[in-house]
Amino acid sequence: MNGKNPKIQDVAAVAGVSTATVSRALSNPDMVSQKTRDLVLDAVQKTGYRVNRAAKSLRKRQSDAILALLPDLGNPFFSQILSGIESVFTTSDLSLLVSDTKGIRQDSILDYFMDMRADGMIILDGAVPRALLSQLQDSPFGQRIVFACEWKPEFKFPSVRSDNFGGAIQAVEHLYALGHRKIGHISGPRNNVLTKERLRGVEAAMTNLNLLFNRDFFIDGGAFSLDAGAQAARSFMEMDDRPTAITCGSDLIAMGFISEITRRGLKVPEDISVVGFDDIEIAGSFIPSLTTIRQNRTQLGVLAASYLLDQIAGRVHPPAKQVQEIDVKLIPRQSTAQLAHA
Amino acid sequence: MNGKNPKIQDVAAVAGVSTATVSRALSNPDMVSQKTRDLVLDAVQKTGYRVNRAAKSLRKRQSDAILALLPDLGNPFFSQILSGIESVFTTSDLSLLVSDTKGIRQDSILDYFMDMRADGMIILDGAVPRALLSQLQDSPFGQRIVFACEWKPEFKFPSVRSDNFGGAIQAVEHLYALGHRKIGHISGPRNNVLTKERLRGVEAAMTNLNLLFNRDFFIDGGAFSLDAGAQAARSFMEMDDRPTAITCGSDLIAMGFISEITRRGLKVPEDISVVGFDDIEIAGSFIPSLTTIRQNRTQLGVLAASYLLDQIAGRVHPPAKQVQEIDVKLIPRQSTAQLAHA
DNA sequence: TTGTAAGCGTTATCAG
DNA sequence: CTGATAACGCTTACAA
Repeated sequence: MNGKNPKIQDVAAVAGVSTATVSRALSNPDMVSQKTRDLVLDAVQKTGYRVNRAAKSLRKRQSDAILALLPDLGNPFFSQILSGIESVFTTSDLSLLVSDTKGIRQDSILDYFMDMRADGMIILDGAVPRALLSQLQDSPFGQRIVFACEWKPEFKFPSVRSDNFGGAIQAVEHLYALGHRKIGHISGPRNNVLTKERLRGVEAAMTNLNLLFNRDFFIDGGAFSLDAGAQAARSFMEMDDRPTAITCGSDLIAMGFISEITRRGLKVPEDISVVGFDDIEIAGSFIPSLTTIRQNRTQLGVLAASYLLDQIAGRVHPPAKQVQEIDVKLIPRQSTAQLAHA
Repeated sequence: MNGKNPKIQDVAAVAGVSTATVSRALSNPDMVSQKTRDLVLDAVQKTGYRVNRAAKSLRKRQSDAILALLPDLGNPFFSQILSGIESVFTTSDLSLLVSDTKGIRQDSILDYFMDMRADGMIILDGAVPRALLSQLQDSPFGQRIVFACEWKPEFKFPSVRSDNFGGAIQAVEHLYALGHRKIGHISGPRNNVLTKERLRGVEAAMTNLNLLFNRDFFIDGGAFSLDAGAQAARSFMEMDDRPTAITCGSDLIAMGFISEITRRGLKVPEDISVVGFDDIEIAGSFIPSLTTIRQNRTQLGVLAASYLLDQIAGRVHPPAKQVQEIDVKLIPRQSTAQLAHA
């Protein structure tokens, strides 16, 4: 406590053992005798010693830090995933670094590995450029990457994701059960895997149920945002023939949509039933409360983090488990209702 | 590219200079001649060299990483603040570590400094225990901490915050201008500085406007959450004499409140006007859209990060600037309306 | 089970 | 302006 941080030498001196022994007592307790261990732990207590991470990293050639790479840190959707990730890392004494792909030079992502800042990476952005991913995949760091939430079909990185396809099917079947036959969809960002999977699910369900397919009922939202929903609402209002129910690529789309058509005089669910996707926190308190597909985002984070830890530790998963899909479930609320017989 | 990361030695060899010169060329370009600099940069390019952060940290005794300490990573409220913080650090080549005070052992916060993981800290949690803060304040790391959003009145750490007091005043004055005289408030977590400041603002405004003070109109929400708002709504419904307008400690409280009273048959703003606080993204799309006090959360993050960087670099701010208060502004929307003359 | 000593890849000091 | 060299604080062969 004399101004400078105590180092391992100080502990060794106090305990009356060598620095090697202190190191062992702390990292591999069962390599030293009970007596020595107590001696060292006591000295650590007395001196207030903490292992210097930089020195440890340099020597062990590992940083004990993981990077979570988001498309946009400002997007609240990811906070619960991050929370899940962090809960795992904290218990493993790993630090969590975060960055987003906005603002960052794309090629600097590889630097996190090159300069030893991170031992691994959880990528939550499906829009990372192919070139960079090829580079990563071919590098020695290829085994230290896990995708979460989104993923890249053309690469073989392991990934943890929700059952987007199944969720979309549940949404359509729910509407079908309520008597709806004219069902539409507002999709998210173009070229986004989630958008594609959810769209595919909607189409599969409709085909299965022998519903007729009206291309006009499929609106390209272009994003997962409130604005996208509001924009879609405007297109919707101009349709001559409208669907009686609509599934959305996200809760934000659904809310933006409901908000805008309500402003224009339609009522949900009386005039149209709406299903969201995600079950963000506000969904249950929205007016009307939003029927939606719940994805367990915390679990998503937890699984991704655990998976990455396994990869790094060399505990390889069988190829069959390279893709982990988390079940989703429909939460029925007020935004969907039995189709009124006209 | 032969499997191992190139080190400074390799660059030196290629450039035909000493490692010291390479180091200088990269960190202090003007300490070397133009010619040498080009030589080195070229060699860096050729080898794909990146400075090893662990080695650099060990030698320089600084980590080039900052910790953002949140009360709860899963709370979407903080995502924009984080985004603001990150934007600053990225341009300064600093890494952003995140952690929350849930899950983490409180005393392990100091460890981030002790073990050289972080050079500084932005604390977004006003509930960090006094004991730990005293310890931090008295340590050599006391100058490397900035509070953002929340703060600790009894400590002298610099802080960046919204004008919570002023925001509450604006809310009350807005309602007053609409003709409301019976105004209530639903407060956030007990003992929270934001709760206190906002409450203080409401009271100050009401005093100023000579409004009568009905203690029953002040509901203790106990949290900033949707649930708190819903709970408050239940108390509200049981009042004999009700306020005609209510200000809330947060948007979530407001939405939870509106959602619940709507479910019970009241209408907003016809039966009661409601003002939120924060202007979270959904506020404008809520039904009714929420009149609220907008705080610029991105700016909050940016200022806090910049301030911390100044502190660390030894660019001390005058005491007068130890507390930076960011202006907030009322965004009028549909949840407030002219008081109907009964 | 423990100690000795080398080395992880930088930067900073000191000479030249 | 540049080079040689000594740290920075830890882990891990290798020896004992």
